[in-house]
Amino acid sequence: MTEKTTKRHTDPALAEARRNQVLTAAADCFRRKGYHGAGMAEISKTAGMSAGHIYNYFDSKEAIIEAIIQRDMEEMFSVFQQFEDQPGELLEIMLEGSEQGVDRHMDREQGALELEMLAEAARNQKVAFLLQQSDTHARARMRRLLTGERSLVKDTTDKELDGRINVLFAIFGGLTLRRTLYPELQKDTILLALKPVIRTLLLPF
Amino acid sequence: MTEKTTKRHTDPALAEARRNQVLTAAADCFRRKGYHGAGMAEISKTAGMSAGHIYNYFDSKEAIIEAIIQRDMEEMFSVFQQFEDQPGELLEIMLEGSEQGVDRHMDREQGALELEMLAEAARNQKVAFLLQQSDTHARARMRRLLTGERSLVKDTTDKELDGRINVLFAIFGGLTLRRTLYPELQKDTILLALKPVIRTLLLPF
Amino acid sequence: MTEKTTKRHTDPALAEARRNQVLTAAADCFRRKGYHGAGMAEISKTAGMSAGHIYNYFDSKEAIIEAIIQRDMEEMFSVFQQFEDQPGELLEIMLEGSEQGVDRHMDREQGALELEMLAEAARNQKVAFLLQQSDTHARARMRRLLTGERSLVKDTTDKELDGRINVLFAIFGGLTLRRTLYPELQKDTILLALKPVIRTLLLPF
Amino acid sequence: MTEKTTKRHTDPALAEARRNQVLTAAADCFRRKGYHGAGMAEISKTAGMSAGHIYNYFDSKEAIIEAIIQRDMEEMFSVFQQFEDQPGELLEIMLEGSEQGVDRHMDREQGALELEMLAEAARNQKVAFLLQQSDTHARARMRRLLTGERSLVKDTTDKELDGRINVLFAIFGGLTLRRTLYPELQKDTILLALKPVIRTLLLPF
DNA sequence: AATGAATGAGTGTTCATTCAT
DNA sequence: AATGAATGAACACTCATTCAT
Repeated sequence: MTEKTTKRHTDPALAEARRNQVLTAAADCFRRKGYHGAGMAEISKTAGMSAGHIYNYFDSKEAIIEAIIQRDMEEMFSVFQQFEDQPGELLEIMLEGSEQGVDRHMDREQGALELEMLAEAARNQKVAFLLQQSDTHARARMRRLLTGERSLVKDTTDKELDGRINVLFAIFGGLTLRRTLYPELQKDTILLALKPVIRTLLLPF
Repeated sequence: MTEKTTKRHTDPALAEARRNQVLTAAADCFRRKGYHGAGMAEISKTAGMSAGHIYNYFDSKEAIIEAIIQRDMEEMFSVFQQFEDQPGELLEIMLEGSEQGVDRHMDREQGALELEMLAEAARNQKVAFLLQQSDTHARARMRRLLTGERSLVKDTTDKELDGRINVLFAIFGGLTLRRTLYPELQKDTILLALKPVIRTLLLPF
Repeated sequence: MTEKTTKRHTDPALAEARRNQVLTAAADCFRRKGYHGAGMAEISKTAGMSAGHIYNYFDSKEAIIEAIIQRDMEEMFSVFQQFEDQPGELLEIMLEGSEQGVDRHMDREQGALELEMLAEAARNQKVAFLLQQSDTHARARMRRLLTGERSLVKDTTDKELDGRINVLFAIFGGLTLRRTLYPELQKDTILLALKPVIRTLLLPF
Repeated sequence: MTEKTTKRHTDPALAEARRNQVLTAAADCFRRKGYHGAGMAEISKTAGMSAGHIYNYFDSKEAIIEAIIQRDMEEMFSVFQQFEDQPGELLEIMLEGSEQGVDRHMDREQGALELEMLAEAARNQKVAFLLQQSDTHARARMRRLLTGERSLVKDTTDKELDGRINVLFAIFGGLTLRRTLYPELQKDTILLALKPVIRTLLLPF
């Protein structure tokens, strides 16, 4: 107990810190260069450790992107938690929340990484599975919101509900693409048309 | 039968045919393996010509994907042309057309290629520029439709119009992602919620 | 038909020549540095071609050593053929042949390579299988010689025959090791004791 | 006798125990995976100590195999001692001892390690020297047996004696190879032909 | 026009070894 | 004495690209 932490042999907190160090660095590199474009050399330099050492924390480059996905998944859950914790009518909450939703999906950096992962999913089964799993969770959470007390569409059929959720998700996912295809696009421009659409999706047709 | 040899010196029609042969083969390979996953060897085999020979038509692998984008751009224009050529109220036409729009964007194969190109745009300036150019054209065409005689929203502000167009484009782009994230999703499920949304976007708020 | 050979596209003779070029170079490197000690870089430099190009002829480094084994196997057969083609009593022929047999097995270079392959067999199933296959062939040929007309032990039991063959093979194999363990050992010193032993093995006990 | 500097606290008995711990573990790993195939990580795990700590006892991986050889050398001497201690005619003793000799040399595990060391000798001077030293000792011991009172060939020339010894050693060394090349080979099959050969080698020609 | 032999820079990964603790 | 975090040079292998024919 030299310092505040007992540094005696094999500190799991250090290991976790190093893992995150790698994940953050890798995410950064993947954003900039793409999964295939970013080499372990660059990742290791960004992470501030040798390439070889990374393999003490991850079995392969593939394992790194998989860990990134899982980390992102957990972040996503906290967003849903916000909606669930907030009181009031769901439509109002989501209209207000749409602003930060647009923010998040139009962030170039974040979007680039998500695109990379989606593209990788097309040729990497494990990545595809993880992303789908994440999406399934997200849809389940959203469904819970839409069938809850505070929802105005809680009585629609399952199928219609699924349609509403998927169109909603498509929009936000699609915003990620808009940023790439139309970088000058402003957030408030989107919101002008997005809010009426959200209203449509959260009210009976 | 002359067969393969009209041998003597450059036939520009043949050259164009060969170029297309390569583009079709490459698009196919990119779809299946991704831009980085597909090698020139595989592309050349699919195209039925030697790898070396491809370099007589394209300067690099990069030039191939650029050419694919340009070719796709032209295809896209024909879709808009359909809407312009069809008589009647725009809202009705687009509601009817939404079905094939969903079809097109939920086609896995086509989607995979588009994703590849978008991901590549994040790290390849030229690709980004071409895709943006293509998108700019598409938005211009759409704007023409929405400000035309037959439109019900022809009097909205430019900014609101831009919002409407971009949300609409975001949805269709987003459908491509849905297919990857939720492969079981059915077209009619989407249409259930998509049509009301399109109505919202094509009518005054 | 510009020269003596039609050099038009894809000459299988050239390919075969290149393959042998690689095999010879690799055998040389393996001898000097061992299978694991010799890198593809060194092999390629020895073979006079780029490392990458070697992979047009062999799937892997492992495939190279496998091909070397098979090539050696064929050489071995020709040795047996000599004995079969030669007229006279087998005992006399083999006593005379023992000299070149000692030569071959006491050649340091050749021995080093064989040792490498045997050591590799301990950890590489495929290599082990090929060597065993080769040995099985060799024993079969030897058995044919020993049960032939010209043999003086053609009436012994199968088991005893197997014993004789294996002790004989053990001796020659063992000579390879002697060279490593006792480099000053002279061929004629060995022959002094080897000939009586061969006589023992080729005559009824 | 400690080559390393006796540092603070050093218990030389413990150090020796640790050294042997490493040697036993390493020998085991080399047998199973080969010298190059066995990593320091695996050896350290088998030895029950950290990889880094091994370097307190051995300068390098190479030093480990060298120490193994020296340890084996000492074991070998005890075998010769058995022959020397046993009363009776040498021929009879060795015929009887041949059985356990075959046993020892046809033991796969032991053989694999010996092969590893021999193969390593081809590229590692120090290993070669140690093995040759060991072999020289062994030949000297054997020579003493063969020129002793109880021998039936005590009057042959030095050269012939050398030939007899080397052929004998070649056979037993060669048996190690037989096991790799012909795993189904049985001990008694070998003995059928081996005993007459030994008789030949221990009697005047 | 067309080939495919040939290149070489680059890849992810491994592993003996060092060193702060 | 003992650890294991950390390194860095090496490895087998891939692939877009060039070029003699």
